[in-house]
Amino acid sequence: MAGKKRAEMMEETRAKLIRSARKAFSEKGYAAASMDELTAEAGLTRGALYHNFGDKRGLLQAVVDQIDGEMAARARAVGSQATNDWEGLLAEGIAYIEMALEPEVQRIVLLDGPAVLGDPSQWPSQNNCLQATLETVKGLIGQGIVKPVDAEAAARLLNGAALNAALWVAASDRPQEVLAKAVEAFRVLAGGLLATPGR
Amino acid sequence: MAGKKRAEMMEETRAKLIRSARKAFSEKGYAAASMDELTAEAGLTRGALYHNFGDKRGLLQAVVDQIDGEMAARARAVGSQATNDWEGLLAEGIAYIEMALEPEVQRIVLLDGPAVLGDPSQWPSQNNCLQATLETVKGLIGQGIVKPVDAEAAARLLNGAALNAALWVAASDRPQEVLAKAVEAFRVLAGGLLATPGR
DNA sequence: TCAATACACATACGGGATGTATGTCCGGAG
DNA sequence: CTCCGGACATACATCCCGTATGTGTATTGA
Repeated sequence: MAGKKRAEMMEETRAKLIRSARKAFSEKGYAAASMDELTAEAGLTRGALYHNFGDKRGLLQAVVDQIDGEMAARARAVGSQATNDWEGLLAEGIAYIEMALEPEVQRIVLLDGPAVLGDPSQWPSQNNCLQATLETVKGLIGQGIVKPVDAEAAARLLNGAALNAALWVAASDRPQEVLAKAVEAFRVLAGGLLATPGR
Repeated sequence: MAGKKRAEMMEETRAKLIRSARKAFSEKGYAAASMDELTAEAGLTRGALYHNFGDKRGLLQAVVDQIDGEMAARARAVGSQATNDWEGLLAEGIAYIEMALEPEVQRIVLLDGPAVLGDPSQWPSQNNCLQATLETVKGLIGQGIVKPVDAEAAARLLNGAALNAALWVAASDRPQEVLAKAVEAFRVLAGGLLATPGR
């Protein structure tokens, strides 16, 4: 029974560790999360951890990659449902703002991630979120809908604005009201990129 | 000689510790900076540190407050030299981008600060930088130059965009070129706030 | 002037966490 | 059946933070 191949077992171990890590990192923060508790909750020991991920940073990297991938997928899904590409870009940005309200995203990807792993743009995961925005912006510039600015610069500024808005919303007392303000301001600001300001 | 009062001496030790901390934190990062080395370089021991700042976080807080204050002062100075308020706002944003190129600002205020102390908007120092931008935006809205959006939302998005641009520039291989692109994109994006898009 | 007190800082200690070195058990190859 | 490699567990060495305790000096009061 348990007809699992060796590789499958290992993959399962990695998954269990990452799952525990997501929980511990988001609840206690990276620095305060103990590797002993972490692994114990996954039914393992630190041995498995250092064997699979090298060190504590390696584990964080794996966790960040996973969450980052999920975020990008969700953003693309939201953006592709919009009526046109411009609305799609706005929808992506707003989706980021909303995603950043989740403790896992906020604590792990936005706060601890950059502090421990360095600037996100250098991450091996290549910052999927940014990539998604970048593609959209490029398309819009090609269509002449967005002014011919540097696509990467525009994408980064948009993501930065969304990200900061999210932190603001998350820390606020009345997230609903603040979220509305943030989204409205984001639409207005992003409008600066439009070639024909009226719309 | 050494006609220093007790309070003056204490202020001096605080200054020495903060100076060493700025150096250590910016070079090694908050987590990797050892309190023993830190204090030793200042010619003191951890005793002085815990007496003056309570704990390691307290020291970081003091360092962040100091840098934050310097940043705000510089931003205001730059903004006040502009020909009009709108150009002042742009100048402030660009000044932030440039300041974030300095390792001290980047590592301490932008990366470790938020991770250790939490969201900047909750800091006792009240994020002087944001405050400066906020005042400028309010003024511009009052003059009808900027669309009547929520001032705080606009200020936060602008700061976020600038901040992210700075991280991008700092991590790049050719900071000069990238800086130019970032500044250009910032101008375009910020233009979205203008009531009369033509300028 | 002198004694007592308060305070700024130094030193000593305990708890906990990371990373590494070593051990163990199991699956697969020959 | 034997042997070997890999996945994981266990034990250890090291480091560092925070606290408790000690010490010397400056200030206060008589």
